[in-house]
Amino acid sequence: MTDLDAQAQRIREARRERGLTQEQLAAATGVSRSAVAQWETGRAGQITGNLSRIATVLGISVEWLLYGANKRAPSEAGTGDELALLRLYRECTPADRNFLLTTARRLANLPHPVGESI
Amino acid sequence: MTDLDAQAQRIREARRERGLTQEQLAAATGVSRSAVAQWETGRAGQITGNLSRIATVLGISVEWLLYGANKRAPSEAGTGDELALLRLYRECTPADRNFLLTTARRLANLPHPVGESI
DNA sequence: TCGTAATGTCAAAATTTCTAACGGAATGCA
DNA sequence: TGCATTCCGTTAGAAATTTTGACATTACGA
Repeated sequence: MTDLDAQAQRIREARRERGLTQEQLAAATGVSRSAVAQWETGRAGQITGNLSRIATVLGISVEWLLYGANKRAPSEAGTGDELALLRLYRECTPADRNFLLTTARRLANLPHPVGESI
Repeated sequence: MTDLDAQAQRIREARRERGLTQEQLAAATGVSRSAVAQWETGRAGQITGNLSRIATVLGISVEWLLYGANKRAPSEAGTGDELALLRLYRECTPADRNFLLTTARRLANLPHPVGESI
């Protein structure tokens, strides 16, 4: 609820910072002005299909558009599998983390990971 | 067009990397399995309203979900040990990477990692 | 007061996604 | 071989969301 309002606020602020009117933003994103008005008043749920265009036109990231400063989503490193690894790592206990690091170290240093015999 | 396919691919890959079935991902995001199937076959335009949930459940950023590696910006992982893990991971062979991910997945999913007797 | 610009709001229309059901392919087992 | 199970792709219709277009409001300068 308040989340939507916050999202709406970010759109409005970004637009104003660029000195655009709702009409201009609407033209730039290819929708009607009233659509923009509803984005900014939180009446349009997720603004769905326009997220990308809005972010591009306003020069902000989709991430910021959605979440603002409180990074709810862990946007960190490169590829999807790396994110997955990090995420899993964080879910582990300290002991398990050490185990993972040790394992990674061993694998990275052994060009021929024969055994894998866990 | 190809963009949608790529997006669909990223969802599918992220799901598989986590060892989830379409059914499980569907349950986690609160939609039907066929909805997930359509996401992964590019039949559902922008997946709009679920972007956030999908990204959260899969542990990837919305940015990555939308654009993939192309428009990647920052790449800093939080703590030092996380960076270390990432660096080591990148040095590993694909096979060893899978092994690490699998291990991490197993550890993260075990509430009581007693033995470590692996 | 008038005219204009910018914006909020609403019902209906348009678009998109979701669900449910069906079918196919692969696997395991008796 | 036959049967059950799991996983996944596809489709039509239902459901949900957004967009449009029209109208109302506020602020401001001539």
